[in-house]
Amino acid sequence: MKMPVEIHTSCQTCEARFSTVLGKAKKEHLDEINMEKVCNIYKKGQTIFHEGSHPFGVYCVHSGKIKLSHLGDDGKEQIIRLLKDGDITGYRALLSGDRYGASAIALEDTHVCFIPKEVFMSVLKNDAAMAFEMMKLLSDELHRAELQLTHLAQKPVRERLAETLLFIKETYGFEEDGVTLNVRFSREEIANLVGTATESTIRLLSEFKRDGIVELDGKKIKILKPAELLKTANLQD
Amino acid sequence: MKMPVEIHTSCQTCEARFSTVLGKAKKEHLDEINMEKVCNIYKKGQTIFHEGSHPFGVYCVHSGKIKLSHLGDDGKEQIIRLLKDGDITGYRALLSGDRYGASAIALEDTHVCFIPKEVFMSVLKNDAAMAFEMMKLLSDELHRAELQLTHLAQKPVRERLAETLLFIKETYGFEEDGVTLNVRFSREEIANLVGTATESTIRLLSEFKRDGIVELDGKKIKILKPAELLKTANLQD
DNA sequence: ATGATGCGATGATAAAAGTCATAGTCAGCA
DNA sequence: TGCTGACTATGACTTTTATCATCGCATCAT
Repeated sequence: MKMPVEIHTSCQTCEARFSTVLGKAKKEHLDEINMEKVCNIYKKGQTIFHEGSHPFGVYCVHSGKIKLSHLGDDGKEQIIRLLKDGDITGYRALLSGDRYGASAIALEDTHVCFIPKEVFMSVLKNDAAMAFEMMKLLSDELHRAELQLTHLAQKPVRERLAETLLFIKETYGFEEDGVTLNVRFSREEIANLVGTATESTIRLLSEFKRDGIVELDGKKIKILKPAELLKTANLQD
Repeated sequence: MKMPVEIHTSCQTCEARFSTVLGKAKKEHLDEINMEKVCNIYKKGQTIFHEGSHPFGVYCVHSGKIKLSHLGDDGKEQIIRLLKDGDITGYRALLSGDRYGASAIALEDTHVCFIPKEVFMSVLKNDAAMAFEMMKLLSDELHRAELQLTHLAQKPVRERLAETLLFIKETYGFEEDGVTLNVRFSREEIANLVGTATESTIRLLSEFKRDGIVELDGKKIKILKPAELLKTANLQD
């Protein structure tokens, strides 16, 4: 098994992009975290943590992209969250006192800092502002999940795919050209984000391409008509 | 518009069944909550709070049953949570600083205590144990939502209906006879819990009945073969 | 009683989505 | 150079699920 590369850059420069949660911590607590954390670089495709294993801390993304995915009962991947610079992950299982409910896998070479459980919990205990920020994060995630749940139950695949493309755009943004999604997903991964079969995703993407809404170039996806996509997604909220 | 009935029973007797979250509060904080809360009885069908409105506090269920439901973009109800004695609700929007993402509607005559925002937030701020319990609750809910999301994306309606029946059983339990679900849902509500069309739910329930798994008597549902139901739900986790 | 009304049930049909099979494309590599 | 394997694409077909229409059966207010 390939191991991540441990690196020794000082993370002081990281503070500028600290996650909302850690950003609320008092200076002293932040210093404590800085002292104790361990940073690593994971190559594309490497797993940061595995579904079903026990959490020993939380992970803060310094730079890179990560998918959180959960295996369905029949072994099919469902991607439940996407992480980007400044996001933290692993807190759900930690706070539930649970095992990980999903695996975290690097979508590209990703620099991640590990904060040991004891440090994180003690800071959380002594820093009400940070605790509130943590609750806000959890609440926001819960809200997102419940919205997605409704869409999954009620919307056709076509609308969900459009919504997913917009979601990817919101999360990772565009490249310098202002139209190409700044991430590479396989068609299967997009399908596992939408919650549909790979072939359906391919077919619908072809349709979007035919209608001039997107342009496809291998794994590069250009969004030519965001307004059309938004209309196709048929979102009210 | 019919208003809920305000009642003046002392809620000291309620402490025995206080929610996990409030149960963790220090004695003094609990007293403070007891002082400030306002209790009401909502008749079956009455709305405790409306999706889209602003939260002014949280609600604690003294006794009764509540559904939390969210309207999809095309106006179809999606039931996202079920509440029972001792549960609290309304915290998601409060902690996110959001409007309510769902409406809370009484499934039967329900006794609910309202805790004003300021009281709840101040207790939360000064009571780390309760804050942790709150985070645990949010994390558990998030986990549940993400599991459901995967099932919604990957499992056929038949399995989801079986799972939903088991979920109702877990939540509300049986009547004294040990087989009849202790709640009355319309077929449409079950469908909105499963995330499918009402007719599909009716058809599948008929099949379950034909196979001797359940017995139907109007809105009364008896689960005759829980093991069969579990097998039908095809759950791995 | 009576006629609404809502709900449950069921059949017929249509639409949506999944599955299976196959073929093309491309990058990496011996 | 040509092979290999992974990914994309597409057609044919099946299955699942939704939709539409109808009917029976309670309940309930008048």
